Amino acid sequence: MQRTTPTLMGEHKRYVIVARSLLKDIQDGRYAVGSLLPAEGDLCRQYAVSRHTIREALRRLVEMGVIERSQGVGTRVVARNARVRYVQSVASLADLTQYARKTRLEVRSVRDVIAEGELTEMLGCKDGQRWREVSAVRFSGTSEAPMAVTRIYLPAEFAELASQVGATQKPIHELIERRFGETAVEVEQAFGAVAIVGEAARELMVKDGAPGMNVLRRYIGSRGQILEVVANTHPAMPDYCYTMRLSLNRQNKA
Amino acid sequence: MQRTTPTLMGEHKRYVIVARSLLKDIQDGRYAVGSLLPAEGDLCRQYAVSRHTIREALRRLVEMGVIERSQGVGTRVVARNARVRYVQSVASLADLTQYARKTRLEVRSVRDVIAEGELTEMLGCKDGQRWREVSAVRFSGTSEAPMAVTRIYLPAEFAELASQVGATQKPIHELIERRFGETAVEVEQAFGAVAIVGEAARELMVKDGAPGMNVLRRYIGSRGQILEVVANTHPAMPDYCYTMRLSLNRQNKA
DNA sequence: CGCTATTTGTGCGTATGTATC
DNA sequence: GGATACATACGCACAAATAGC
Repeated sequence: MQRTTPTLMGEHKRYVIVARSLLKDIQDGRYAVGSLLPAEGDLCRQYAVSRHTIREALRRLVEMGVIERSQGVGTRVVARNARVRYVQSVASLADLTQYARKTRLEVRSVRDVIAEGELTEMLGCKDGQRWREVSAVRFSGTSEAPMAVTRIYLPAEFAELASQVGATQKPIHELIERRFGETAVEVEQAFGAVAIVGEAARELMVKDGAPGMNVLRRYIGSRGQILEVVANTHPAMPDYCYTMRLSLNRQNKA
Repeated sequence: MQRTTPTLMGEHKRYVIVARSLLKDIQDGRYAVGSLLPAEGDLCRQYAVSRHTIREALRRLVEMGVIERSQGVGTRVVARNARVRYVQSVASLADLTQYARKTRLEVRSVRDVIAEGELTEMLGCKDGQRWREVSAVRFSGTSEAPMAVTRIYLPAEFAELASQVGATQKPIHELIERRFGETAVEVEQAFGAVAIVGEAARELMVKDGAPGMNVLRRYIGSRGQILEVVANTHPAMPDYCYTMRLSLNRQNKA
């Protein structure tokens, strides 16, 4: 292709033209989701550009989540449109808890339990599985006011870590990663309202039946196994409020 | 090639070696945050590789959020560590509400209010600002049980949309986008426990003072202005439970 | 203001490595 | 083994943005 018309070509970058064209073809269904795009070499001839330019265009589409590429196979269409527009990000799992660094955890009891019924459902495991349950209360460092009652469930193979709870500021899943090399690749969080009753009400210094918020977190390992489950109960707003921010992900323009 | 061991040992790719080396230099402070990295040409000589290889390495670091590059200027260090490892994604803002398609909203009252005191704080605006407040109850389509009481706050310039609430299945922020061209680029969500009292308790058919969960959502436009604020109050679990999933963002290994 | 030097961005050609079928 | 496809890597040239004189 002639490269002697800089003023004309300066308007549009070639890889952008190619990317736009391919994206349009995908959106219009000329390349079906699940099918393979032509090989790089074919696209070079088709658009009369170098392989480098084709690869730059395809790279854009990969970043948009429209295609996936694998060596020895080809370029597969995986979506008609650019993916996810809104994302929430946290730099580390510790941010999930949103606790200031200066909080302390006082352990109340440690015991072994066998999952059944409601507990099975909460932990998301099978009936009969063994867990070590640590009950604790979290205090704000600055005041004596308790901010949450906590129950931590560890599967039997990590049970020994229960003794570390409260002894270190580090979250348990970090200990699991360090000690057993299992990293949480996914975390499920659930929020819901509950009445605070019994022991929990005494610990949180609220009257029996006062409104509270439950935050349940399941840490899931690379093979889908549950590494840890934490259940927190917090007293009513404005004492405790969990906030998150979602941002528009502008990744644009193909 | 033997596949018995994961490809951990080799990693002879040159751009990976360069990326790792540069990242280490950044983390060790040899390249300070805010400073410029050597130009591509210098790095070529330094590592005795082609410019292509250097650019591939730098591309990795850009994706990790460690450096930023600009034409005519250079490559600037912007962080010592890779950014965000865990992300939650939602495909559209409608997913936030997690309501099944088959719910309906019954409007109870519409009135204009002037923000002051507690309301100012909740809306995140200045005292004296005018809002239109729509009070409503959301019902599950399948049963007659109410699932939440809702208050929607619209700034004065969008007030006319209040009449659309309940008349359409579309979320209000979509109407704002269509009608006024203002897109929500950010959403803040806050969760907290409250006692359900008075009118809300009657509507939700729970007894006065029963535990509930408040979900407050602020939709924020491109110029930072608030487009809409929605406050939902839900009865206790398991009737309502807000769940989210965070996934590990595997993109490093530099 | 224009000019120049510098730096990254775009684009082409070619060759070889490596995963998959 | 062979064919095919993407991945890595070298080289070169020119465009576009920026900063400083």
